[in-house]
Amino acid sequence: MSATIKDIAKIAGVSHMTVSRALNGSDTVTNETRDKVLKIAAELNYRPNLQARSLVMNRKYSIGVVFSTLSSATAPSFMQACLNGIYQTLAKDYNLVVKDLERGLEHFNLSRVDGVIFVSQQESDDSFIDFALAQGTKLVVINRRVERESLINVTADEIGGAASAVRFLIEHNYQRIALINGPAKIQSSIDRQQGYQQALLDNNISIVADLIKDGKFSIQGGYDAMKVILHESRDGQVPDAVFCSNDEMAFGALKAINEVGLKVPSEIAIIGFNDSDICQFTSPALSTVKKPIEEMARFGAEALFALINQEVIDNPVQQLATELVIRASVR
Amino acid sequence: MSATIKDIAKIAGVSHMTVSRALNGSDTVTNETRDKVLKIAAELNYRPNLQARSLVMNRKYSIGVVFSTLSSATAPSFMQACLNGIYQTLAKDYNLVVKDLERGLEHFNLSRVDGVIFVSQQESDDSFIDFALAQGTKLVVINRRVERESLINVTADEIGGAASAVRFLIEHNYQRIALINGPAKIQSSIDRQQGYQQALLDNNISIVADLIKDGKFSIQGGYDAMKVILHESRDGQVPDAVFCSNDEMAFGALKAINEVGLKVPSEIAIIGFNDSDICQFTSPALSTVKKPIEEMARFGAEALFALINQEVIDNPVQQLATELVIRASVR
DNA sequence: TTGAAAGCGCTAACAA
DNA sequence: TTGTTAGCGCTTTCAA
Repeated sequence: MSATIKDIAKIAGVSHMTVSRALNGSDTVTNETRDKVLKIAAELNYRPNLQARSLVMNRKYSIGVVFSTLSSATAPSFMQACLNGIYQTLAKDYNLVVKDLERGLEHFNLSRVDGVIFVSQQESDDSFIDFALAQGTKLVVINRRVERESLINVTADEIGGAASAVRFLIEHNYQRIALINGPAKIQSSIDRQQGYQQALLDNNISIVADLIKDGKFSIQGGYDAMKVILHESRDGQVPDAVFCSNDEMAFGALKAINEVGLKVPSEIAIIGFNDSDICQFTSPALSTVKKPIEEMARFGAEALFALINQEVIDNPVQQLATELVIRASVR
Repeated sequence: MSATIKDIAKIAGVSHMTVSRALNGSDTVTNETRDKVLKIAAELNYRPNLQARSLVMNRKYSIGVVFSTLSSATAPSFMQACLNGIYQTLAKDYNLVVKDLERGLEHFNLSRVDGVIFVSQQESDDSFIDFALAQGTKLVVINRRVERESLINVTADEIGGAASAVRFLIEHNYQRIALINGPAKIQSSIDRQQGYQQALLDNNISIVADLIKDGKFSIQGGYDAMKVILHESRDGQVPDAVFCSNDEMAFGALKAINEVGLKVPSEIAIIGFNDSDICQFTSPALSTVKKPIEEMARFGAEALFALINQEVIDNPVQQLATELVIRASVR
């Protein structure tokens, strides 16, 4: 067993309360006493028992980091960027407890954490949000736009980003623009499709249902979807551009395009979303919409910290800008 | 504040001990009492205060999941596979607390967890391992071979995997085989280089230092390293094959090869390591050594569970097999 | 400036 | 079968 304040007290010849005060930097302790206590604490390698403190203070020194799913449906690069952003901000003060919503929440005891940062990806997450809010959980939702009374919500401009990509294609004389989208239930899919459609409609281009496919947010899914698009349009017109709802799908689509011998970008252009590491290294390099994932996570974590510490939150609802990055995959 | 056993006791008209017993399934409680208690507990949405229980039982209901680094030096797909494998096994019983070693350990209070599963990547991790072991922490180390008295250690056969890849190249008449390796401090780099050298020596092929470059385990690094190799060997002989210590670097190297107009696999072959998602979708598809990352994590998590629960560990030291996967990037 | 007492929510040990 | 008491390690409150 590790040392307790009583052990220190015994050695120092003071009461355990004096030790507690010295350790917590109270100014009602003489310097002499404090020094003695701190020295003994260091010698014994004293570590406070946070569960005990927790019981008295009703603080948990942990925060929950909740994902819609931890499995492959969440892109690894996205997950890492989120975790990393949160870790940088909060790891000094809190244990970060990672959870997913997929395997039920019976085992997620919200009372074990001081707050939750929720990386939300789909509308069905709402039930968890409402549940957590009803319990009075300090909650910050990032990634997905959620409207609740005074809920802190940090997102990126998905609609605007998608629209800017498609608008760029239109302005560069691409006419027949396909969309390979993520799963319909994911909010990012919905938003990016909305941006896509808006850009088309703004330019009086009609929306063709056959040019919109589900690529499951995965490389394989993007590949499969592109295959279908190319196959279906064999006797009709092949699209001259594809906007993909993430970079992974764009990468898969690129493979499918290669396989049928079409040239990128001269015969078909392609744009992805997120600006993940692979973009600069596909052949040709992949144009994309840059999404500030790590920054989003960091802002969310900072807001949660402020919320827990009863500070004023300047911008409870933030939407970070996305940015079109043009590379060789469009002409 | 949420309900406590005393609240339930008051309503049920019994002592808080009876409530505790009923809730914990003791058989010294009449069915009638138990039912009454459980019903009230459900009505009050009772959740046990685990910090309080923790104080008495000296259990933490949390385990630490420690990475050498959470930042980009750890491949996202690797990190996700590890987390996911551990989560599947342990999330029902424990909160998973994610940590990295990079930003120091002052804030990692080992007494807050019942055990640690350490995804170790480099030799400098040893100091943490020894520190944790000295504290009596229940510890399982995965990914990197570590020899300590009765330490549980789950790894993959990195050396054998690398050797099998290089041996395959030699058997298929590749003569001049380069190595793009990860950072020198990472154990996987050391192991894979050892496998590479062993295969060469076994076949009486001398090791050429100029053909071994550091690709930093990243796409960019692999690209840069390949550039250097191709540039340096302009007037000499260009290698006819490259073995890369992970798939990301192989992906970057592929780009560099493309840029100088060399054909894969007719002019130069390439093999990666891990079998991550991208391999099937590069052009040409990337041969690789498959490493069972998620399985490794799961086995480690199971062993930690057994260790915490004082069960017998069948195989404290496991080395999982790796497997050569040949695709179009070699002829 | 320091100490004694009480209690956070829970379980172990013993008594009834 | 149930209840009483004590105590896990800490902080708050009040007294000295």
